[in-house]
Amino acid sequence: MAASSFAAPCANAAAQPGGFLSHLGAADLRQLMTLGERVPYTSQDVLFTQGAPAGKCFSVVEGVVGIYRTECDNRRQITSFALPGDILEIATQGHHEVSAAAIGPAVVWEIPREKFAQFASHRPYVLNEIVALMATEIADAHDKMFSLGRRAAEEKLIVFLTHWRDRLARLGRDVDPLPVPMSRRDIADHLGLTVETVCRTLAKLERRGAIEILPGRIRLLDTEAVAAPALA
Amino acid sequence: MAASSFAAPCANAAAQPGGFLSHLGAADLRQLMTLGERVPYTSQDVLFTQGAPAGKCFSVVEGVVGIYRTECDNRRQITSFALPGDILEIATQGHHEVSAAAIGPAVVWEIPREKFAQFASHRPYVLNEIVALMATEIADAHDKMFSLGRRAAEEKLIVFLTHWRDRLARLGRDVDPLPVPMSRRDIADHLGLTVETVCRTLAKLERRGAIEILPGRIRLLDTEAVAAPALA
DNA sequence: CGATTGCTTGAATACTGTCAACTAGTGTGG
DNA sequence: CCACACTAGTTGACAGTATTCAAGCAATCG
Repeated sequence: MAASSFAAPCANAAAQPGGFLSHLGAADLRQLMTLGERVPYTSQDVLFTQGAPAGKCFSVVEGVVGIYRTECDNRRQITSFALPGDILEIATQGHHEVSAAAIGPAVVWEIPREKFAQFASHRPYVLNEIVALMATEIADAHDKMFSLGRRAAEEKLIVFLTHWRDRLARLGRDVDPLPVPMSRRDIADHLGLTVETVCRTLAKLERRGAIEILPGRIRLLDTEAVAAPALA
Repeated sequence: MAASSFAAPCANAAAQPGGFLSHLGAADLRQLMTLGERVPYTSQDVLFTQGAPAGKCFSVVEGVVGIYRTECDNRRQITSFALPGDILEIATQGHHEVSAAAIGPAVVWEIPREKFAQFASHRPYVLNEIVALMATEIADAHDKMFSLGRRAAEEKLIVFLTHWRDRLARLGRDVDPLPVPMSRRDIADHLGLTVETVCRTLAKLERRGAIEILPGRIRLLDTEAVAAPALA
C-alpha cells in the first residue's frame, strides 16, 4: 500500500479498473475488466474533447488526468484533477461537456458506454454506486465554486495544496514533500488565477515559511496556521 | 402555460411534485405525491442547513430556492437558484453539504429519504432518471466554475442574466422584462462579486444600452452583442 | 413617523492581471 | 558534441479591475 513514487502503480483497490465500484464482487469485477481496456497515455494526451460524442466511460488507473472546460479564446477552467479510482463521464449522454487530458504519463481504463450500461442493467447495486459517486462529485463541485468565488489567491492555493495532499494520502502515497505533477499553468487554470499570480503567491508563502518549493514538489510546513482563518 | 407573474403557479409538469421524473406513469406519480407533502415557505426561510442530517429530499414546486455554501465568516457562495421542477439533495447521504433558503415565497414538495428510497427501489427507471438529473447538475456546475474562475464581472452578469432568462422561458414564463426576484447580494454571492460591483456593472450595462433596470426586473435589450465576445 | 434594509454611487485602496524580461532546463539538429 | 530554440518558471513594473469604506436615497416595516 505504500507507494513512494508519484505515478507508481498502487495495490489500492481504487487503482484497479472498476475499483471505483466498492460493492462489486470478484466475479463481477473480472467480467467488468474484460469489457473494457487499459489505455496508456503520455503527458498532455487528450482522452476526449468537449463537444465530441461521448462513446466511452473512463476510470483513471495510474497518473493524473485534468478535466477542463474551454472557451474559444484560450480561456480554460480545469474543474478537477482525476486520480486513480476516479471515474469520468459515467453518466454523460450525447456529447462530452468537458475535455480531459493526461497530466504526465497515465493509464486509463476505458469501456464503451453500451457495454457498461448492459453490465449495470443486470446489477441494480451498480446504479446506486454511481449515484453515490456523482453525489460526491457534486459536493466537490460546490467546494470548488466556493473557492473560486469567495477565496483570495493565497487561500485558494493553501486549500488546493492541502486538499491535494489529503487525496494523495488517502491513496497511500508519500506526501511529505507533496508531489505536484501539474504545471503552474494547470494550477492557475484550476484556481481561476494567472500563472504569475500562482508563482508570486507560492513565493510569498515560501518566504513566510509556510511551504518549501522543490522541483515538482512542495513541502507543506505551516499551512494549518496560515489556513486557519480560511478553514475555521 | 402562460404564467405572467413570476411566482405564479404553473401548469407545467415540472411544477408538480414529482414532476422532475419525466418517465413516471400517472399511477406512480399519484403514489409518490402521497408519500411527501407540500410545504410553503416565506421569503428567506431556510429549508435545510449545511451540516445538518439530511433526512428529506426536496423538489421546488413554486418560487425560487437559493442553494448556498457558507463559511464561518459570513462568506457565502450561492451555487444555484432552484426553480420549479428542480430537485434538491436527492442523493445526499448523511449530512447536508449545502444550505437552502427561499428567495421570496416558495412551495416545496418534501419527502422523507427512506420513503423515496423505498419508492425507487421498486422502480429501476427512477434511478436512471436520478442519474440523468445529477449529470445535468454536474454539467451546470462546470459552467459555473468556468464563469467564476474565468469571466470578468460584466461577462458574469450577462451570462447569468441570459441563462436565467432561458431557464424561465423554458418554464413558460414571461421574460420580456426579465423577473429578477433575488437581491443584489444574492446575485453577488452567486457570481463571486460584491454587491457594489454588481450594482456598478449593471449600471454600466444600462448606460451602454444593453439592459434596462426596472424594480424587480431587468429588460435585456442588446445582450447578444455585448455577450458575443464572451460566448463565441 | 422613525428605523431598518436594500440599492446606488463616489473615492481610495488593494489585489490580481498584463506586459516584459530573465533564467534554467530540455530537446533538436547541425 | 555543441549551438540553438523552445518551454516552464520566476520576478519586476505598471495598469486595471474589483473591493473596501463611506455616504445618500428609496422603500418597507413596525
